[in-house]
Parts: sequence; C-alpha cells; structure tokens
Amino acid sequence: MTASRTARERVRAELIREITDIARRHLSTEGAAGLSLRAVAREMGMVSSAIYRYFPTKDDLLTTLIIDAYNSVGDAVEHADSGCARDDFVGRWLEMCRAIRAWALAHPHEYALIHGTPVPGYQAPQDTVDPASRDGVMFARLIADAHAAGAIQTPDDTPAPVEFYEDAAALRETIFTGVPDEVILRALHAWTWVYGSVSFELFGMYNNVISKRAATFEHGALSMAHYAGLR
Amino acid sequence: MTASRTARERVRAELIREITDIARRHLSTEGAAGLSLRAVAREMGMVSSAIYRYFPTKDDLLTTLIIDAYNSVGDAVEHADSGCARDDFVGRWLEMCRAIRAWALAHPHEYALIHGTPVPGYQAPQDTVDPASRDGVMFARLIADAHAAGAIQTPDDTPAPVEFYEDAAALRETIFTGVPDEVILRALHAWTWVYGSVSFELFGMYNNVISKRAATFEHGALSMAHYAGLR
DNA sequence: TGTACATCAGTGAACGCGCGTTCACTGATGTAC
DNA sequence: TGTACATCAGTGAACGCGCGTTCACTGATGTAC
Repeated sequence: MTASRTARERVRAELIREITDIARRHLSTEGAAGLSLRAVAREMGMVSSAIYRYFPTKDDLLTTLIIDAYNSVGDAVEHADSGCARDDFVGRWLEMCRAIRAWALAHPHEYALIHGTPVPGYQAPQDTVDPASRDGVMFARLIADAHAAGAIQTPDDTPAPVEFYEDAAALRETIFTGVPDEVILRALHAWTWVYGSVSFELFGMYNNVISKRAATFEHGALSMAHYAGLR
Repeated sequence: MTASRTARERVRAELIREITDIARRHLSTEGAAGLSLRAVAREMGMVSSAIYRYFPTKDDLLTTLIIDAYNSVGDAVEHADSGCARDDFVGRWLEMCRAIRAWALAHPHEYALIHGTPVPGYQAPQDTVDPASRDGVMFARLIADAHAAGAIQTPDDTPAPVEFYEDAAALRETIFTGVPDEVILRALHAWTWVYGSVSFELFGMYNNVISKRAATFEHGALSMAHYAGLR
C-alpha cells in the first residue's frame, strides 16, 4: 500500500534529517575533518553500524552537508534579490552581499565547509556543482540585467586582458548574457571581494584591524558596486 | 666548553628543522587537522616518544609551522617590495600582490594553514601575532608612502562610515601614519581582494569560471590599485 | 481478511588501524675539578 | 689529562582512546495473493 510505504519513508526521511542536523552541529566543534559517523550514531542513540542504513560512507554524509550548505546560501541570496525592485541594481547587489555575510555569520562552519580549506582526501561529486553555482548565477543575472538596462559603466583604464576573451565568451554563453569582457571581469573581481571580506571576518584576519565589521562591509560592498560599474 | 655545547645544539637545531620539514610535507597530504606526531616520528626513524624532546605537544609543532609560514610570506613580500623604486607605488603594489600569489601557489598547504579554515581546537599563541602582520605592515607602509608623496587620490562617492573613525585612528597610530580614513578603508578592501582572489584560485572557486588565472589576477591587482587610489 | 514471504532497520561483535602522551630506562655526550 | 657527575637523546612498553567499515543476526514492518 502506498500509504504505509510512505509511512516507513517518512520515518526514514526524518532520521536522515536528524543525522544531518547532528552532523552539522558536530561540524562546528570538530571541523569537517573530525566529523565522525560513530559520534553521530552515538548521539542518535544508535549503534554505529546503523548509520550505514542511511549513508553508505562518511563522504556521502559530507556531500549532503555540502550540498545543503550551498542550497542554504543560494536560498538566502535568491530571497534577498527577490525583495528588491528589478531596476534597483545597486540595491539588489547590496542586498545580495548582505545576505551572504549574514548567512556566513549565522552558519560559520557551513561557510567554512564550502569556502574554507578543502577537506583533505575528499573529492566533491558532480551533484555539488549545480548548488555550488546558485549564488554566482544570481549575481551574474543581476549584472546582465543592469547591463541590458544600460546601467553599467566601467572605466577604460584597465581593459580586460586578451587571455580572458575565451573565458568571457564561455560565460556569456551561459550566465553573463550579452555582457562585455571588461564588465564580466570587474564583476568577478567584485564578487571575489565579497567572499574575501566575509572569509577575512570569519577566519579572524580582521582581528585588531577592523572592529566595526558591518559598517565597513557595507562601505566595501557599495564601493565595489561602483567598482563593478553599477550606478 | 662552548664549542661542544654548540655541537650538540647544532644537531638539535638540525633535527628540529628536519621535523618541521617533514611535518610541512605531511600537512599537504593530510591537512592541518590530520597532522600526526607519530607519523612524523616514523618518518624520522625515531620512536614516537622521542619527538617530545623537541616539541612538548602537537600544538607546539603546529605553532612553529604557522609562524614559519607567516615569515615565509613576509619575506617574499618584503623582497618583492625591495626590488622596486621607492616612488613607483603602483609597481610596488603589483609586485607585492604577485609575491603573495606566487608564494601561495608554491606553498598551497601553508597558505591554507594561515588563511584557510582555522584548525578546530587550536588556539594561536601570542608569538604568532607579529609574524602574522608582516605582510600587512609592508602594504600599509606602501600606502603611507604614496599618501605622503601625494600619489593617492580616492573618489568621494563612498566616504568612510563614522563607525570606522576609531579603527582608522588606531591604525594611523601604528602603521598607516598620516593616512586619511577613506584611503585606509579602501586600502583594506583592496588588500582583502588580493587574499580573496588567491583563496578563490587555490580553493577551486574559479574552476569552470576563470582558466587564465595569472592574467586575470594581474588585471584585478592593477584595477584594485586604482580602486585604492594609487596612480 | 489471513497468511506466506520479502524487505528493511537496527544490533552487537569484530577487524585492523591510528592517535597523543607518559614513564622508567639505557647509553652517550658534555662539564667541573 | 683523568675521573666523577650531570645532562641530554632516544628506547620500548604501556594507557586509554577513537575511528570506518563489515558481517551474520533478529525482529519488525510492509506486500501480494
């Protein structure tokens, strides 16, 4: 019967959720490398081998956590963008930047999982690729929108190098539709700044340097919007 | 006798060097969290307890590796700067950026050690603070030099927020002598970009996005010099 | 509706491994007179 | 220069721990007729 099959499946789904929740919490105390199936099982009140009913291997659990993390930022960025007027390009940029920073501060260890040192010995499978690009896609869409609306002006003092032409062409095919090389490149640099800034803040590089992080991030995000040519 | 005491000490110093070299190599295969005193001892041909003659605990070895890494980048940046004409501010900036990237590519795991996810459970002792700031100090000195020479112009479209005044004042006391708030802030953002870009490259975030990394880094570094107001 | 069978969840023991750190010790190297 | 003593490097055994993964198993839950 369908009803009863889904009953078992509901329990199963719930347990998977519980396992990943516990694993996520362990992530924050032990780090990704120290994540242990046995410790998770212990906290579940299960015998260690029972976990293997749900995750065939430790790396599979890690993959799930990584995908969840990417989707979590992806959701946050999409939500931030959706709250803005379509033609308020600087506003959309700022909201997306804020969303990323806020998400990172709220989930520092998941942030570290996807933007910190790669876990030694772990090979990310293909399923992580799409979730991993969600935030970048949102951001590229913003740039493409702004460019289409004629709302982007970049200075001509640093033209994109010829070596970038090929990459730019490929990016135009997929996400940066219609956007010129120089604009794509500056956008990528600005994007890089956003994650660089969040990483610096989270990994302690701003200690004894910047104490009012929110305000300086805000300043940086706005000036980077201008750097990227957004008005 | 002094000669004989130094004989023993010479051997000791050499063994410490050998231990850290091996540990550094292990770092690259196992990551910082997986660094193991026993494994190092094994490779030294020593019994595991013998290591404790040289490093009283695992964290002490880690601290040594971290300090060495900071000094290694610090040296690279200082050397890069020293090769430039003092008044070629953009040139000095570019050389310093290149030095950091080159060092990071040559020592990816040491880079990860100091700029990646913090090692869970590890508390950096006070001795790491000075080496950790060496590269930043060099860079602040460049900005201060350029400002003193009247070679910095920043746009006035994004003034530094009031929240930054206090941090700026403190930074002016130590390394950014005489530099105005807005210039300090932009300099910090540009600096953030540099490490953000190197981290993106090393941690795989540019995969399938940018293939010609050297050229795009070069472009970014130059345009960030302009962003920071350097001419 | 009732029964026979198949699927699944969870158990418990085991394999084989590695880890950091302590401790009592041997033997070599240095020091003082 | 020779001898007595102190320092140091390295040994080997041990403590107590945790890990991922496999396997044969019990018992419960679902499925098909």
